[in-house]
Amino acid sequence: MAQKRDDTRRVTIYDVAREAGVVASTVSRAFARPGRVNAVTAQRIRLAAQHLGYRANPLARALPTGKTSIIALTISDVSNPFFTEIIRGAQAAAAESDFTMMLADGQESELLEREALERSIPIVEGLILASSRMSDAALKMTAKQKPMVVLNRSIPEVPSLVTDNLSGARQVAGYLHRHGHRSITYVAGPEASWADGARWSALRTVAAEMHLTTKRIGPFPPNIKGGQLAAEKLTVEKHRGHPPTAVLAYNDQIAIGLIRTLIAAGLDVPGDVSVIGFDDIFASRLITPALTTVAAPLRQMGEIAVHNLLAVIKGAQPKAGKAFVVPTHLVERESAGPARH
Amino acid sequence: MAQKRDDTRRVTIYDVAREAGVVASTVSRAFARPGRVNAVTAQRIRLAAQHLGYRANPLARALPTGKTSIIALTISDVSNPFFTEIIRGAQAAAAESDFTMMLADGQESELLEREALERSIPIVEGLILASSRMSDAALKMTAKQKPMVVLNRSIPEVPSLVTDNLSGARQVAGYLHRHGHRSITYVAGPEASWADGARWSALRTVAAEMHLTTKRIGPFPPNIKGGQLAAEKLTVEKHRGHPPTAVLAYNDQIAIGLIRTLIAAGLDVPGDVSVIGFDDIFASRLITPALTTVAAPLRQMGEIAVHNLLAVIKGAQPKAGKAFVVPTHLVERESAGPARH
DNA sequence: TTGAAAGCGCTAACAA
DNA sequence: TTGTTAGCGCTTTCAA
Repeated sequence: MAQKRDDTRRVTIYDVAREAGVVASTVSRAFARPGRVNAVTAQRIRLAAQHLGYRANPLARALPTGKTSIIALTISDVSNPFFTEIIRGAQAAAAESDFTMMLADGQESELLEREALERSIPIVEGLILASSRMSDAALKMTAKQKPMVVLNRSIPEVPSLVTDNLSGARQVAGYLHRHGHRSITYVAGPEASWADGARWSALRTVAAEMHLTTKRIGPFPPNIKGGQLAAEKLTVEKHRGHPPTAVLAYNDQIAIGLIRTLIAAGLDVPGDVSVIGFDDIFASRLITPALTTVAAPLRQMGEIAVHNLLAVIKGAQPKAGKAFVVPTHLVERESAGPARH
Repeated sequence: MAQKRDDTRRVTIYDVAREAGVVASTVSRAFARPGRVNAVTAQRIRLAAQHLGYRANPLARALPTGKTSIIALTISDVSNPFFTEIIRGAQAAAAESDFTMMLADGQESELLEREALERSIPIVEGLILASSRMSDAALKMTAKQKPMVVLNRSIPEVPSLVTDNLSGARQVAGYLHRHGHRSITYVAGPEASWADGARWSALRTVAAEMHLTTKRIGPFPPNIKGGQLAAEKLTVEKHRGHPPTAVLAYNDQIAIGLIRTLIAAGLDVPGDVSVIGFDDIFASRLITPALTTVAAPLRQMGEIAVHNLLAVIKGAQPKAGKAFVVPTHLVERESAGPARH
């Protein structure tokens, strides 16, 4: 038999029923389907509940129905500021619909991400995976278990939300082209990142349109350290006679690490090399020179993801097929400018 | 009656029981108390479970026992990098004990924090509140509902974990004193922050010992913007003839905002004013001049918090009384130096 | 509109 | 060591 609950026993539906002079199922009904119970009885029940301080036990409710009112948001790395606005948007949207959001951190590891996911799957009603490091196949599998939407990833079979990398790249290339650059070096992020592939191929596409040449180095970890590594690689290449005049980094963190290391090595940014990032994280404004970068409405992405997810949880047909794309725009600050000649 | 589960019905304990030729309770026992079941039966059950792909339903388990294997970590602001290492330490420690961690963000709002808390309380076995903005009274109340430990806060009735602000302040004051400063201005953080009070009073205590004078301005929001505001206030004060030569900020974010604004206003850091922060967030290394700051083993704090919490969940007597204090040390970088005269 | 009753999947007394 | 049984708190069909 069940062991006793802690000191202060919870007040149950039965207590309310007794107090209101009805039977338990009526109380349940009064909350779930207010229309199907006499108005005055309903009122009596509500009063009794309030009087006793009744709070439904979500666990007990979840057992027969499967409805836990919890969704999970998995991100690839809590320390990446890229996610903070997404988290907030998602949390706000979830709370608005009386859903609790569990946040799980994958720490840039596919294994950890998968483990965190496994642990949360049985208790959530739906999943949002932001910048997942898992494979498409794995993602498709888990999408079969629970309603799910992915962010920064496009998978035909599951509702996807991505930023407009193509437009972002076009703006970058356009800007650089106008400023006299004729070649752009892309500093790649993690191979497991869908966005990395998307950004690189977007850059190549638009560069071709504008008759710019491209180069790619990487992959590098998507953090300051990665930028540092990239800068070292770049300075070596430079000595071999291939100094890039413009680089586009996978994300702002890499761009920041890059800039700092380049400057420490005696180069001028943007004088010697223009550096542009992706994401517009807060720190972009902080470094010197301030970072020119491609921004997206992250908070909204979080909100939209939750709205879409809740819709399918509530029975809507998941909108698979093409990903929903949110617009991007280039924030021009100081780290990019005219090409040296 | 319960409605049908999704397409693929879960495999239950009953399926395993049938397959293994035993009764359900035996299966349950085989997992919960392996010692209390015949070795070969246990083996047979394990095989059957594996064969059928049985996974216990945590919700169902939780209903009779109250054991959800979930703990909650509430932080005052996801965007504050101060928490990232705490989060990781906590998550790692939780996963190690097969617990899932729910992260809830309070967004620097007592209301939001409390709401997030309310939502998670019924489904978790324990709570960790990091830098809570709630009142001591409210905290004591919720501590009665579930096992709980607080971080960056000291409450006699609940297990508390704090950094050694006194030692940190002493190192700061000592450093500044050695470099010829005779007065320190403290730039305060949020009033709801316990650490703010602790840091300010620590500073006053040690300053008195060393015959330094102190001033305090604030409160300011604990972010870059707050630092900017503080700098504006400071520059005004300066014109009134009270230019501080040394300031200690509530946290690194304020310190960073401060430095940037001071420099933008034409002052030299540390030439005109030395600035020191608290926490040693990652960005401290990024700005110019690199920030001198008081560091603490944050990741460990997260781990210790979880260990302590799990201990009391498992029945240990909560160690109330004095807070457990983790050591701090001053990381000397470039933002502080000799006093101007 | 309400009540009776069965059941969600699991646990834990109690007997055997 | 194993089986029997009741029950965690809620939902939902079925009757009344």
